[in-house]
Amino acid sequence: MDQSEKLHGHGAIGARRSDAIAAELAQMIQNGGFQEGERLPAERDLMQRYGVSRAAVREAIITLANRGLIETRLGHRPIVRKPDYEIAIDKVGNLVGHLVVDRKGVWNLFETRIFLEAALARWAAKHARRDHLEELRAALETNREAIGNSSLFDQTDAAFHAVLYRIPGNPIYPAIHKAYVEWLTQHWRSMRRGADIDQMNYAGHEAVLEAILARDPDSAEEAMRRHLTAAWEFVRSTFPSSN
Amino acid sequence: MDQSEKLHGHGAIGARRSDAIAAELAQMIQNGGFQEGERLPAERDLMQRYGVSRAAVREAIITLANRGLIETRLGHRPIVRKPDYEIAIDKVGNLVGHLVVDRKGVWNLFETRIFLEAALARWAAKHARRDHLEELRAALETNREAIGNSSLFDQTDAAFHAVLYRIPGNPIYPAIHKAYVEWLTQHWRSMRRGADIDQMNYAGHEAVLEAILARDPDSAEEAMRRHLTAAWEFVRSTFPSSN
DNA sequence: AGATAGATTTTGGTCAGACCATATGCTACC
DNA sequence: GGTAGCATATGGTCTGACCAAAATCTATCT
Repeated sequence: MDQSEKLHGHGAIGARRSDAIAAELAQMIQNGGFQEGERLPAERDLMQRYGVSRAAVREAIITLANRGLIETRLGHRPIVRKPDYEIAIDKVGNLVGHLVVDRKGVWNLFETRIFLEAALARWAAKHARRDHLEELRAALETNREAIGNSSLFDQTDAAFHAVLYRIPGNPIYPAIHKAYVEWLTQHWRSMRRGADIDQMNYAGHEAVLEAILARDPDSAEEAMRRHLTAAWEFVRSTFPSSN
Repeated sequence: MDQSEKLHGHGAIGARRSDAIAAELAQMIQNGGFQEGERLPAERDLMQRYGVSRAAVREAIITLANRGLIETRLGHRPIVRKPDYEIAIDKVGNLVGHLVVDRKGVWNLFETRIFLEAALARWAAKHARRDHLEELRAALETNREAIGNSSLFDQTDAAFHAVLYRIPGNPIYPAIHKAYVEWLTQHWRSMRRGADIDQMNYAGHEAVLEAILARDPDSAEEAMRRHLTAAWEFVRSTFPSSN
C-alpha cells in the first residue's frame, strides 16, 4: 500500500496531514502492528514513508504522545504504550478540569461518587467473598490506627474505599476510584481538621462494614450514603459562599 | 509577567517547549483569560509573545486542539471552546479503543453499564418525579412502535434508557450514557436479528418501567439486570469464540 | 578477553525563512 | 449603495539547518 498516496488523496478540507498520520499510526498501534515497548520509526524515516515534511510527522507524534499511545524522550525513538483504564480516565481530568472548579461542578462529581459507592456497598453486602470481607476488616483496622494523623488517615481512608471498588473484579472500578481521589482530594486537602473529624469518618466506615458483614444491602447503601454525605458537608464548607 | 523568561527557565529535561506553552494557554482558557468563542492570538503573534519558533507554537496549538479546548480552521485564528462532559468522554474513546476490542474488554465496559443502570433503575423507583415517569411512559410507547424496525428500535431503545440517566439531574450521567451507546453499539450493529429480539428487549423495558411505577426498587433493579444481561448474551454471540 | 572511556552516529527538539490555500476585509467600480 | 476584485491575515506545509541528548561503535587499558 502506498501510504503517501493515500494520505495525500483524501483531501478532507481543514484536515491536517498530521492528523491523518496520527490516526494511521494510532490504528497500527491498536491493531498490534506495533507492540507495547517497541520503538516507533525515527521521525526522518516516517517523513520519507509518508512523503511529508518533518514538521507534519512531529505534529502527529505529539498528538500520539498526548494521547498516551507513545512516550517520547529526547534522543530516543518514541516508545509504544497502550494506556490502561487508569491512564485513560486520568486524561479526562485534563479535559474537564474547568468543569470541576466551582462548587456545582465538584458536587456533580461527588454526587456520582456517592451514587456509585452506595451501589458498591450494596453489591459488597450481597456478593463479597470471605477474602473480600477480610480485606475490608484489615483496611478498617489500619484506618482506625491512623485517626489523628491527617495525611495517613486520608491514605487509609482511600484504601478502605478502594477495597469496595475491587470487589466486583472489574478493572474499570479501581480506575474510577483513582480518578475520584485525584480530582476531589485537591479540593479538601487544605482543610484544617482535628481527630474528631477522623473519628467521624472512621465511624462511617465502621457502619458500612458492619452492614456488609450483616449481609444487609439496604443498610450498607444507607450507611455509605450517610458517610459520604457527611463528608461532603466539609468539602462544601471549604468553598467560597458565592460559588 | 515575562512569559518567555518563565518558559525558557524551567529546564525540565525532555519537556517540550510546546508543552509548556500549551499548559499556559490551557490554564488561561480554564481561568477565563479567554472566553468561549473568543479567538486566540495568531500563531505569529504567539511566537513573538513566547519567544519561540512557529513550529513550537503550532505544536502547542495542536495539543490544545486535540484536547478540544480550541477549534482550528484553515485561514482562521483558533476559536476557544470549553468542552463539556460529553465531549470529554468522547475523547477518552480514542484512548481506550484498544481495550474495547476483545470480548473481555467489552464485557468489562458492559458490566459497568449493567451495574450503573441497575442502580439508576433503583433510584428511579425511589425518586422519580411524576414528569419523569411520564417521560418514561412516552419513551416506552415510542419504543414499542419501533418494534421490527431495527435501526429505529435501537434509537428508541437508547432514548428509553437515556431518560433513566437524566432522572438524577446530574449532567455527568447523560454523558456516560452517550459514551456507552457510542462505544458499545459498534459491536452489535452488525447483528442480524428479527422482530422477536426487539420484542424481547421491549418486554425488558416494560418490566423495568412497571417496577418503577410500582415504586419497587428491588424489582426495578432486578428487571434492569435481567434485561441487560439478556442483551449481553447477544453481544457476546457476535464475538469470535477465540477471544 | 573484558571493561571502560572517548569518538561517531543516531535521533528528538528547535529555529529560520519561505510558499501555498483559504478566509477576511478593504477598495474601487458600477 | 451594492458588488466584484484585489490586498491582507492566517493556518498548513515544506526545506534545510543547528543543537542536545542518547545510543552505538571503537580504541584503549587492565
